[in-house]
Amino acid sequence: MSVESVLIPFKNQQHNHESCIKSALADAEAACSKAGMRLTKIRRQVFELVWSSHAPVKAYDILAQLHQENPRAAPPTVYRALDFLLSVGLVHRIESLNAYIGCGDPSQPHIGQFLICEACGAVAEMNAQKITRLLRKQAEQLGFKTVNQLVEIRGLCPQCT
Amino acid sequence: MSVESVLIPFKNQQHNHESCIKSALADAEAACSKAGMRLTKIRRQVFELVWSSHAPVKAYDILAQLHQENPRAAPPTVYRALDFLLSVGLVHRIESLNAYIGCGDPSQPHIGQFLICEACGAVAEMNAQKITRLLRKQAEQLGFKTVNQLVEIRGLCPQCT
DNA sequence: GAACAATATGTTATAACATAACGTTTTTTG
DNA sequence: CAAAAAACGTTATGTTATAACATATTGTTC
Ligand SMILES: [Zn+2]
Ligand SMILES: [Zn+2]
Ligand SMILES: [Zn+2]
Ligand SMILES: [Zn+2]
Repeated sequence: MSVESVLIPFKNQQHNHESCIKSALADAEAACSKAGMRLTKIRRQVFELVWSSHAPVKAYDILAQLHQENPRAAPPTVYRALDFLLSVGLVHRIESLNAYIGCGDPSQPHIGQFLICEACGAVAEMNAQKITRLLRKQAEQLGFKTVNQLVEIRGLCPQCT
Repeated sequence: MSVESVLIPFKNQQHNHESCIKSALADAEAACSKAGMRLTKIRRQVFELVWSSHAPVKAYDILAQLHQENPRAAPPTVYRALDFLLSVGLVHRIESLNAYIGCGDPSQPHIGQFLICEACGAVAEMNAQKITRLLRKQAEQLGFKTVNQLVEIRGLCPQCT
């Protein structure tokens, strides 16, 4: 697997996560600006909360955090912001967890393949063309035209093995 | 892809679905008997409702149907039956739809890879070792130990293309 | 900068999906 | 049959997500 296909590797606990967040925010500004979309205060807050760790975050947990700064926030507040971030490709939804995680490379919209640690909750993101192509090819052999793909792999990350 | 890896192909509308159900029921009896588990009346009813088509079925839809024969059914009635059927490997859960579908080959427990038609809702099931192995291998290269895999491919089935 | 349109957010309510907890019935086993 | 285990009934509640409509903010045109 080429290194390019790893969008977010598993990080050690000591890594400087502030710099992850800072870099993600810069990417988000760039992506929104490029798309002519507005990264409003609420959207930015939700984005930062999604990026608060490398584990997926749940909508109602985001809401609880958001309440600290914005007592008027309600479920639609969060879901609208998440829908926006999803549409711009800044976050991904982990279907098997009903949770959301920051995208490792919003510069190129993609679907992503996720490795989910069942012990610590950490998630790594890949975008391996080899997988994408094989899935598409296998589907084709059944006469199926692929629109998009969902790949979520559960197991144990390097730290937890 | 070997034909063996296709557990449920896309069927045409004219196929005899009664025979699908009949065959699935026979498989279910066999699987339960082999596992020393009981396919009770409720479990069988839920199983038949899951098999009512080749599209995934939602828990509360099952509940509504079940009510016709069993007015006392409540959400736990359905979820218990589904949990049982999942544990025995008779049905699969489609995570991206919060819905359930009959397994194409309960004789060998497996996870399955699903092709979901966005037009008609039909689902085909594969169990392609090639995919399973590639995903495992790619994960391994990130130091990740795979426990299980979720693959759901969205697109258009042969009839809807 | 006033008028208007478009976008974003507030607000209330409810829909949709799932489980906890505990009591009763049915089945199995000794 | 008695005891234990499994399945089911029942009530309540937890969790996830959206509908519908009001208000506020931002961008555009004149
Ligand atoms: Zn980090
Ligand atoms: Zn881990
Ligand atoms: Zn059929
Ligand atoms: Zn179709």
